[in-house]
Amino acid sequence: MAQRAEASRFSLQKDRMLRAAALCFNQKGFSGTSLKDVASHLGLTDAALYYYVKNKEELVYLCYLRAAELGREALDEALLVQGSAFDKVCKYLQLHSRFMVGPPGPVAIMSEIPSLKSEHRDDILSQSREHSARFEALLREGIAEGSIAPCDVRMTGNAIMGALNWVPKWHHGDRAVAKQVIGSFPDILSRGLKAGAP
Amino acid sequence: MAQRAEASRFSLQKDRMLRAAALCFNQKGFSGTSLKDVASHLGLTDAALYYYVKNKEELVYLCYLRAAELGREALDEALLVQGSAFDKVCKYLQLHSRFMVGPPGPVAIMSEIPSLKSEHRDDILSQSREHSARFEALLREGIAEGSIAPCDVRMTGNAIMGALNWVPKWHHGDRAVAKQVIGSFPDILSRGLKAGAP
DNA sequence: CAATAATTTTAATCCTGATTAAAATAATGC
DNA sequence: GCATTATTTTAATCAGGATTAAAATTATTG
Repeated sequence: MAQRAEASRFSLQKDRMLRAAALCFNQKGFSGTSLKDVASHLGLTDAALYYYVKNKEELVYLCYLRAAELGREALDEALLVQGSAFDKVCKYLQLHSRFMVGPPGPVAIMSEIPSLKSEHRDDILSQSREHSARFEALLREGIAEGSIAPCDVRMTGNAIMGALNWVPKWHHGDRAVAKQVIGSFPDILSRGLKAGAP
Repeated sequence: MAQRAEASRFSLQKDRMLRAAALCFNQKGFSGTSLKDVASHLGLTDAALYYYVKNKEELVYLCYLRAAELGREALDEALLVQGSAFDKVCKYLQLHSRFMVGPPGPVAIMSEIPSLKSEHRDDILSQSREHSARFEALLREGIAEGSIAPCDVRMTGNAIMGALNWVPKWHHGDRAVAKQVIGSFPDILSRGLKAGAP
């Protein structure tokens, strides 16, 4: 809670390592990627990674921290938008989908929670819940002010997060597709929230 | 291609096994779940599973076949709905979200593609593409007839599939939540497609 | 019940991959 | 260039987990 938002303060090599790790984890999952996989992306030996990280689990954990940080920043920035809650949601969707498609793809694995050891899992889950809560609050605000159609905010949040988190499963770095995502997702996901005619 | 839609013709035990496997795979991923994990759900030894299946990979493959089958059936049934393409999409969303939340949760893992061996992967990807194509065609039809707002059908399909496929990541069997999902997802996801005011 | 088929277990084997310690190499400050 | 620190590699250990073959158990059938 104290030194949050500093997950990105790493050496260049460590940064590259986290990116490589995130890439692998996205593709093959936690257990599915070996340290050798990650290392080969960097032209290193698997053992070399232990210079930067205590063990494999810490690697995912750091990826998660980064992902959480990015999500937070996106929401922070979106909340600064002048306009309705609906407009803010749109901005958030735009920012979020942007960093889900990289490149250079930052961190986006959001499906390896069970791989974290309980301490780290609790941390990540708590950050995740906090983020969801903030997003849901924004939705509620929009509903109250009439810019967003009434809905189950919890489910809506889950649906939207799901669509976004799923992106790395099918997007594999193609620039053109990345543009499509950024261009379409905000519309697709938000249009469903907009009260009244488009 | 020939004996499709028969993936569900299995012995009771084999059926239970596939369900248990799907459950585990959803929670821990392919590499993350050991055959012992799956077996213990059935009160069996890991080695016993080899009576039903050639190897671990075949286990995921069968899960995928089942998932593909269910998706196909949902779309088939949705297409029978009398009404606009929009109405059909709604029906599909309802059916799809219903089987994503079980119980007894059938098969829903859609994130272990890389674990399949190339032959099986090609098969599943081809079925998946075929399914997407059918869904996108439905969207196009709706756009043409005016019941669905113009959009990038490919991206829209991906977004919707993502939201649905992500469900098992956060839904862990709670009945009440399952109802919420079924009650909300169709609305959330389709409202974004509906042309004109709600 | 006897015989055969179906199902499951025991007891190896074998390999992959995480992790560690010690040694080697590169980089940097002086 | 020398000493120290940073980085990476080699080589070894070690456990978990997939897979297999043979044996044991259970069910079915005539």
